[in-house]
Amino acid sequence: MRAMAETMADRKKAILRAVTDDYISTAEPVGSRTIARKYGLGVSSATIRNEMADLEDEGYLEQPHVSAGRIPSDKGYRFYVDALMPERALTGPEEKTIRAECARRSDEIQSLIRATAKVLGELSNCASVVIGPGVKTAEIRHIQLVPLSSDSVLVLVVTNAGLVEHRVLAIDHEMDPRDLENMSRMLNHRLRGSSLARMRGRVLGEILADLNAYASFLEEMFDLLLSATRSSDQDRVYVDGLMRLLGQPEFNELERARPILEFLESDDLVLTELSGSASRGLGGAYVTIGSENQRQELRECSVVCAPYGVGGQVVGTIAVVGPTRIDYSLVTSLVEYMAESLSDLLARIQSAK
Amino acid sequence: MRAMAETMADRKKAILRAVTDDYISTAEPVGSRTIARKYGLGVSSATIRNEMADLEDEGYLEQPHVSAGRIPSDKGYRFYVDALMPERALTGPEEKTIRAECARRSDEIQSLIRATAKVLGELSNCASVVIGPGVKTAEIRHIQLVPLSSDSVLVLVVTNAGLVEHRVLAIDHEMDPRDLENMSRMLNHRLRGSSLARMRGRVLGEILADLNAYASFLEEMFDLLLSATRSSDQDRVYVDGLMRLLGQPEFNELERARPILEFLESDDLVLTELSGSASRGLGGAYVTIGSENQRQELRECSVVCAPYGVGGQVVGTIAVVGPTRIDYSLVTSLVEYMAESLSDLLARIQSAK
DNA sequence: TTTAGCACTCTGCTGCGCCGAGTGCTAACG
DNA sequence: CGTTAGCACTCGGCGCAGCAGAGTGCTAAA
Repeated sequence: MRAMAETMADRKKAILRAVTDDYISTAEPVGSRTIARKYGLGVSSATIRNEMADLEDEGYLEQPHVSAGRIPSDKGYRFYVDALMPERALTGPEEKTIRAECARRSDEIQSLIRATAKVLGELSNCASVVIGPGVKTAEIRHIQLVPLSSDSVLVLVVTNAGLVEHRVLAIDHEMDPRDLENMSRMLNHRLRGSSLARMRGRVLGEILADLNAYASFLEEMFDLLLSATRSSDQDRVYVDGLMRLLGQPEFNELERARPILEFLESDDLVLTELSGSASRGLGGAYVTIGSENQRQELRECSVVCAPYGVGGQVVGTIAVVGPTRIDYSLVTSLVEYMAESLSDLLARIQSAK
Repeated sequence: MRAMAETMADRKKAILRAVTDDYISTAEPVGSRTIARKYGLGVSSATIRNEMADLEDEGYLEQPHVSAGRIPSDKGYRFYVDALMPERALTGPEEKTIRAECARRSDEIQSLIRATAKVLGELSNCASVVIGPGVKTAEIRHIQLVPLSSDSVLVLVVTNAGLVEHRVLAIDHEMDPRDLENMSRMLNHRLRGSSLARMRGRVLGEILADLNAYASFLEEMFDLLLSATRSSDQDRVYVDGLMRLLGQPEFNELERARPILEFLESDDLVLTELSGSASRGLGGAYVTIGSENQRQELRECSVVCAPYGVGGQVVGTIAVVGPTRIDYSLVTSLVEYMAESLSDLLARIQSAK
């Protein structure tokens, strides 16, 4: 791909860039005359026609039908993203919107995530997805048992991403608050820096040995925590701006948009699809174009996603989903900026603890 | 309206019922011949034509155009709902789905709410909305301060609806865990049974007097709690099945569906619109038909909603939004049943504490 | 009061022809 | 040899006419 960036003639690149830019902003197939008129390349439309025919042969452009202009193919977009796309800095108002909206809500992580999804959707004019931090694999910063009443105890887990998870545990017989306090201290000592997922096994055995007076209570507690975290995974998904997709011309025919929207509405599918991106590491956005997507439903979409995290560790992902004609330049900057900003906010939340 | 139920001739009622039933299930304007054939009223289509003309004069039916069949007007639906609609018990599979899905998730209230919205949407084949319990006006069952680290304290509020709200409060100088324990006890004593909304004023003054060594800390804590609850209000809204609306024939033209979907996607609007229904008290569903809706966006929709709660107190609302052609009989039962079931689950959660 | 019959109306569909946009090809030009 | 002008060709979108079907309202008879 990169090699081609070197080998393709400059004029061809310019034409491919012009076609892509124009199509991104107008959603209309673009003809040779338009290119010659709007983008001063100093050559006539006939020349451009020839080049466009070449570009089509090479698979960068395609024609919806013979007497229409050209539109970029997935391969064309890929080349555009890798080699042609202009660097786009966010404008003042955009940055301001992000800052304002996120700062206002940063007191509580759920609100922050929700606000992030909303702002991202608004600014990109597409659907947005945010995967919030999970509790399963996150590093435990604090774990505590709080006596609620004579027959229930609140189990509290605070992770390094600032996520506070709680579960209420019914108990048979009243427990001394001091015992709970002791257990909390012990649990903290053993589990801080570890994760719930890694907890089973060695650590669990040690804890039970230390606190074997309360073994059955603890067993129950861990089961509750683990089962709860399993089921609450889809609660990590926040989707916003679905309707904006319907505003895009390519989705005017409902039947084209339907499968995509249904996919995005199903939290668990979205979660599994996007959680793969976590492995790619922090910093930078990843673009997946049309047919590059694994899932059938997304074959007519592009996805721009970026993981965010704390302490160099990925805890979640944000993403924008739009037609392949999406404004890659803008959306990439946007997603990168917001992932960074989210990481920053989490770091600040974390350091406050 | 009720009076009319008495005065309308039985045959006319039967015809109105037939037209409405048929239109609800087919979404096609229904003609006199159809009625005569499918619903054995023992009269010819001509007779039915006459009656239908009358019903149209009286405003219960309308004609999309002269050579089409009739469809119920909003007034017609209203009469149907008030006087004609068949009682519909939920089928075994339906009840089973509800139970299974809700029970599986009832360990944590957020999950429960989300699952409720999902199931409600699926079974009604419409969009569903669930307003979760809020923390502002709810009765406080437990309030506690948990020391997290040397410079932060976790404030925990458990309401009578089983909702657990938490906020992390940054502090200037370390506080003795025993002091926090004392404060927790005092706060519990003063606030249990009250609500955050009513907290300002008298109670607050007393507390500050009692604990005036920590006045500034407490002030800050209350501010945080109140501001947080204000901003987290829209986090109470769960919407599901938006896409199902697009499956309804009346919303095939995107432009008709758009404003509705956009309205439903905006959590705060939905919240204010539905929270009014809370005042109508527990038990039973409320139907709002087409033009009866205050909001312009919902003028082509019907909304079936029911509040749920604990201890006789309303804490939230569930609702189904669909075209005016919605299956009132099914949806009403569904909404009533689920509101009840939600109330039961909350009561169980509560009693466990 | 009900029914049969009939003329009438209106929508949705289909087929036709036209327009315009854009191409590919060819031939000429520098 | 690359570039350009000219031209024939293709094809989708649009408007229009005509047809079929569904359903009504009206009238007259039972």
